[in-house]
Amino acid sequence: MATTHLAKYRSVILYSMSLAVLLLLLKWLEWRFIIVDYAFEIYAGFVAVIFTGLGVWLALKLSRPKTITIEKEVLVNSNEFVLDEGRLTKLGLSRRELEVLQLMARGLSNQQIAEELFVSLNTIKTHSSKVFEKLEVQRRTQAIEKAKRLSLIP
Amino acid sequence: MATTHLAKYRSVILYSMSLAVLLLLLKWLEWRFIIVDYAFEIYAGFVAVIFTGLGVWLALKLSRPKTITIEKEVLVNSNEFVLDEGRLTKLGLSRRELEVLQLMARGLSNQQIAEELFVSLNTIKTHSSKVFEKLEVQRRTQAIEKAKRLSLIP
DNA sequence: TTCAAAATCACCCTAAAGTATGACAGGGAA
DNA sequence: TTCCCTGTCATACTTTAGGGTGATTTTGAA
Repeated sequence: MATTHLAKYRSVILYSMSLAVLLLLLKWLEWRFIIVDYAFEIYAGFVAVIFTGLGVWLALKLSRPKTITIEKEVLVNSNEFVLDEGRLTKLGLSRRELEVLQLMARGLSNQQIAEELFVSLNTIKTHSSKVFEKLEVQRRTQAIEKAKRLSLIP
Repeated sequence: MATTHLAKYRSVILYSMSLAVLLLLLKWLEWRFIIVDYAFEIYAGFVAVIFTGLGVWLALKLSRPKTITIEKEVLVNSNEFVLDEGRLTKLGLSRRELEVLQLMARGLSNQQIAEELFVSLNTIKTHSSKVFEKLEVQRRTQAIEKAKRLSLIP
């Protein structure tokens, strides 16, 4: 960006100096009464050149920059767990089934889960079977792994 | 962007029409021998206006777009996992046992782990039993949970 | 109120997981 | 060389998990 600016300024300065030299040259020629007949055309040429430059300058100065948005991934440790409710309903997992899944992930056996939830072992078996069906897995370890991947459990 | 272009084109058209009208007007005036004395200045004005426009056009056409980069934060779970080797040796877990633990965490059954590692099912049972001993747990789900907590697996 | 989904429980059976014990080979350190 | 750890495998047994089926009760939405 800085180099670009410098280059632009250099161009402008060179441009101006060239014009100045040309102007002096013309003035000198005018003094010599040589090109008086062409004074009009030369003047017009000057005007053309100068105003072309003015136009360029105006355009560069006033044109709004064309913005390009670049999404840059910034790594952020987002450890806070947020349950993906959308996926939950999409899979058709009920509250109780999710509850069983969570306790599973904490390493509890079916018996322990049953005691934790004050229901029978058979009930937990039913729930876990449904969880496996809905998650399309065969084992509790797979269920845990998939549930973590799907943001159903932390 | 489209509207901007339309607006620009509209401006150009209006500009051109205005110039045309002005030109006709001047021609008419010239015909009337009124403004003959100012023909030079008017011509110069024309040139100035036209070449300003040319300059603007050139600049817009040829200038590279000024880009503005906008960094957008995208939350990424970048919890790059680093194995806690210290804890590993402290627990006395061998390489093979860790390997079995990792495959366990991916939801594989003992049979699948055995096939993955080209050893017998009994060998995996032995390994997993030792893992449970060293992690002081009773079940594989507990082992997975504890190993994750202890940064032994991702 | 009615009805479907959710939740509960039981029984039976198979598969998988886990425990206990013993054995053997290879590699590396004392 | 000896000895211990690791890795391997086997057998036998118990426990837990998982699948299938059927049944009853609760509950929430139409």
